[in-house]
Parts: sequence; C-alpha cells; structure tokens
Amino acid sequence: MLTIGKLGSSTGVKIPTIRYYEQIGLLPEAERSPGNQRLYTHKAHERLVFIRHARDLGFSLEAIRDLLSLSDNPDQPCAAADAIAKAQLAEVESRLARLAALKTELERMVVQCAGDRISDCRVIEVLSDHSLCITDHAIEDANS
Amino acid sequence: MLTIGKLGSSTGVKIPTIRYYEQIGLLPEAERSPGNQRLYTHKAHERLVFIRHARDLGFSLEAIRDLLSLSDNPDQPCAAADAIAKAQLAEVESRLARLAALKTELERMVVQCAGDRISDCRVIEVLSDHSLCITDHAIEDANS
DNA sequence: CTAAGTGCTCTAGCTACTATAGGTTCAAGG
DNA sequence: CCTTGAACCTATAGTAGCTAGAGCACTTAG
Repeated sequence: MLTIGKLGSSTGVKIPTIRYYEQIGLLPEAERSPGNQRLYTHKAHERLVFIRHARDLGFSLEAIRDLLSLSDNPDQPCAAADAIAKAQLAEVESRLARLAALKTELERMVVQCAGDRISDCRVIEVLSDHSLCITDHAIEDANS
Repeated sequence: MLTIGKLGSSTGVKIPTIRYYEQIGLLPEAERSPGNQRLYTHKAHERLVFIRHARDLGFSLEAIRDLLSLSDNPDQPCAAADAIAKAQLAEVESRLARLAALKTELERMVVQCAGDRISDCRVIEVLSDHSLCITDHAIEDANS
C-alpha cells in the first residue's frame, strides 16, 4: 500500500491532482489508514498511470472517464474505445494544421521586423491588419 | 459610433467577450449613450481587431496587453514587441513538435486496434502501458 | 520526546471566456 | 402615442483542469 506521496512520485502526478481525481470520481475513494491517510493499492496505481498517459496524449478527463469504464468491462466490443481514440486523433490533426499556419505567420512577422521603432514594427503592423497575413489562420479557437 | 452589437458583428467578437475585455482593462471604458449603452469609436474598433487577431495567433491576453501598450507608444524601440512575438513563435513550435508526436502515437493506436473486444483492444492496452509507445510524448503540459 | 515532514480538509484562484437571470432602452409599426 | 420585440444593461456563476494557501493532524527519525 502506497501513501499519496509515494503514489504521486511514482506516477509523476502531483498530490493535489490525485485528490482532485478522486473528488471528481476518476479514481475511486482510497482506503484510509487508522490515521485517516489515503492508502493506494497496485490497482489504483495502474489506474492512475492509465489516466496520466491518456492526459499526456491529450485526452480530456471526460474521454478518459469513458475509456476507463470501457477498460473496466473487457467483454464489451471495442468500437467505442476506437471511436474515442479516432476523435482525439482528428482533434490533434486539426490543431496541428492550425498551429502550422500560426507558425508561418509568426515567422514572417518576426523575420520582417527590421525597423527599430514601434512605429515601423512589423509585428505590431501585422497584428493590426490581418490582410497582411498569407494564411487563413484565425477561424476557431486559438488555444489549439 | 457603434453599439456593442455592431462592434461585435463587425469584428467577430462576442458581446460578452467585449465587455469582458473592458472589465479586465484590455479595452478602455466605452463612452455611454444617454441611456447608458456603450458606444464605440473607430479607434476602439481598431483596438479590438488587433486583440482579436493576436488571440487568433495564440497570444495570451497578458502578451496582448504588453503589445497594446507598445503600440500605444510608437516612439519606443521595438525590441520588446519582437521578443514577445519570438516567445510566441517558440511556444508554437514546441506545441507543434509535441502534437506531431501525439499524432504518431494516436495513429498507431487506432490502426493497430484489430480485436473486437475491449480485452484485446490496442487503444486500452497502449494507454495502460507507455512502453508500448515509440515516441517520447508525455513530459510537459498536455494541452499543447 | 521532539521536530521535521507528510498528510488532512476546505476554500479560493488561474485563463479566457460563456451562460443565465432579471431588468432597461431603443427602433419600428400601428 | 403606444406597444412590442430586439438589443442592451448588471451581476453572478459556471466551464476545464488543475494549483496554491490556510490551518490543522499524524508519522517517523534521531
């Protein structure tokens, strides 16, 4: 049985994050020691590794919740898991495309900045006028 | 003078977002009509276009705040603006690299999923075991 | 036995918005 | 002139996915 600190250091997940996952029901409520401290089994460790890995691959907590419940029922067909992974792949691909366009624009901005006063700074100028851009970045959410 | 609705539709920024930008001081407080409705000048329109464009390019509101104050002082040297843009470019490049690795992993997961039961689903299996991955995705923040 | 370290709960904060409730003002039609 | 419906107002709370802090209790090494 691991304490929360050991579990955290062995998975690379911060302690408050582990408690948060328990709070939102992603991890089951941990057993407690006589002194009320959380104790984790090997199973809990595995589950947290699964969550961490899926987060690293960019899955949302909602998607992970679904994937976990699928992995808890190994006799179910796996089409659902496949669909979740495919959706995530599509999301990643669209972010990639968008970021590539952003990169192009930013490079152009940075390279062209030759003036030494703000008044003829290319960065500021481009930001003021999208028509100076060559790609159609913009559109959806900028956090992609 | 534009109402907030016109300003929103002409810039593609939602009305609550405009009010939010005013609230956090990114836009100056708008003049008001006798009936207390916000009225915007051409200058405010330009400023909002600038903000929107920078957001589309992935700049944080903090970075935009700095860029705006630079663009308000056109006699300053432009090294600072350049630095902000370069930092953003570096950020975008690192996200790109990370997303490319994620894409590789997700593609592998999806393609290899041949079984039709969860019990031999590659997606679930890979998520349980990072050593089945070929790239070193993981590391930093997963939202990249 | 004591002090450092680790754990506990609870609350509030972060980014960048978005949504809702409940009320006011404006513009157009009758 | 009056009404109706769209557009506006404020204020508060919610979203994701944590993170940080306060103020305690417990545990372990010396």
